[in-house]
Amino acid sequence: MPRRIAIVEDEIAIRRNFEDALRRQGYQVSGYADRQSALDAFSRRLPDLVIIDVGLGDDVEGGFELCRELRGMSRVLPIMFLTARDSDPDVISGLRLGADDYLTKDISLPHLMARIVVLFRRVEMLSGEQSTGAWLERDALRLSVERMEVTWNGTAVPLTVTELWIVHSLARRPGHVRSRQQLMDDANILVDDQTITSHVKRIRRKFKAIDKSFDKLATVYGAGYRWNSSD
Amino acid sequence: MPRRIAIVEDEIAIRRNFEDALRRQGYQVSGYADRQSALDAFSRRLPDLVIIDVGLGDDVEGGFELCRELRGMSRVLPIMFLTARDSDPDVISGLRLGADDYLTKDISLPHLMARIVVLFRRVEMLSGEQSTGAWLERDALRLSVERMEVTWNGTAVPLTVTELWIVHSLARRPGHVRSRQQLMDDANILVDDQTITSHVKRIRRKFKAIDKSFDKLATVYGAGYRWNSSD
DNA sequence: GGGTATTGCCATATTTTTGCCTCATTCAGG
DNA sequence: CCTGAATGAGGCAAAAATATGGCAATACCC
Repeated sequence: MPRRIAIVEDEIAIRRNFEDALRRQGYQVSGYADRQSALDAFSRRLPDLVIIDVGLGDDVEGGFELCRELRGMSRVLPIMFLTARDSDPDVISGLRLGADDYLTKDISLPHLMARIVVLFRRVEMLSGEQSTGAWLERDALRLSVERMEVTWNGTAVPLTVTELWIVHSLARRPGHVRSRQQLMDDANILVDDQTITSHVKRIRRKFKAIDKSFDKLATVYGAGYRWNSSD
Repeated sequence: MPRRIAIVEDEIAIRRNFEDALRRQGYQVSGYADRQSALDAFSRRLPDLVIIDVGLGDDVEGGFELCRELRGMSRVLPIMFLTARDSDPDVISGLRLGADDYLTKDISLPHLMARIVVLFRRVEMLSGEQSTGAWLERDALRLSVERMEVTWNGTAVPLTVTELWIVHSLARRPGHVRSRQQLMDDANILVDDQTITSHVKRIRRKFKAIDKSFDKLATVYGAGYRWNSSD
């Protein structure tokens, strides 16, 4: 899913400028001209990053106020400030208030991108929200790579790492056939085709030990394996 | 425990300048004049933040090389670059390489402090230690990083710093598997995988000395360790 | 400076997992 | 319904990962 960036800036020219630049980089951008409309939008769903003009609205410190409010909504939401000059003394107050970085309005696109990438990178790494973080659920199957845990109808299936990757590879694409080669790639191993057959054998045995009638992991003669799923 | 900051800069005047400034702010600072001595020092224990001069040594890009090496050691270690001018085009390459921020050599102390505080704040927040002062409670475990105290069913467990960080890293995310590498990052050490195994061994021994049936710290074969918790 | 605690890692024992061999079955197509 | 190819079952030894006991090197503390 693309990262969603919100920019709150009342000078329409500048805002458009940033919006366009960021969109061209593949981000999903939404702009707001004032504090209130931004808050309204955020109350429903927070973006992944907010860029705020310090001197928002009439108030010289309108941006700070918004920053404070956003910090109240989320302590981890990345916030960047936009200031006229780098040396702006407000910058420090902004950072202390909870912002993560500040940009000057004339920042070059490469610089802007670099800073955004850095911020996202850190958020990702530290929050550990790898793409594998969520639970994969199919029928009675529930699988989490992060927790290295698989359950069938609620009872745990004691799969090994390799087995888990194979199940994951199959179950994430219900109905699609995965060749033995593809399964090797997903499990990050390089072995004989026959070995994959062995792994599947063990996987089935483990599932059947729990559910005698387990039949989700189907063989597609001459092609590979497939996860049969109704949902 | 005070944050430990390392600064790698060959111009002694500038280095002293930063060292003094940071020390006055209560940080534990250590300076290095060249890449090698910094690496030697870091090989055992990583600081909490590294500030690197881009133009380190004769090589114009000496700092980048060091950054790359450090990133290899730890993917989360905060790194800041020091450049002559803000507009330095190298800045971007630096950020892409894994740095988190860059400073100009003539940065004012308040600005410097603000940036450092911001970086530390984010690391702290995202790494979940809402405030290391808080007590982490899971099952019969009660742990405080700040107070360096751990109890199991009320009786104190005499863990060492490293051991405590490992337990903290695991217990914070019950059910989630942490790889040995991740544990190293959390404990801020750079060692052999085997050494993590050793630490776990000692941790278990200490817990079992108190509770013969202790089994919360489970090993996940091929993946790492996990804190099994009911709550 | 001497004693103690901590830490990293080695060698060795254990435990788990994995790869693949053999033989029985099944399958697609004549 | 026969046949070569593909797949399943059982089994096993090799490989990989982990547990343990030790020990030397540091770091730490009076």
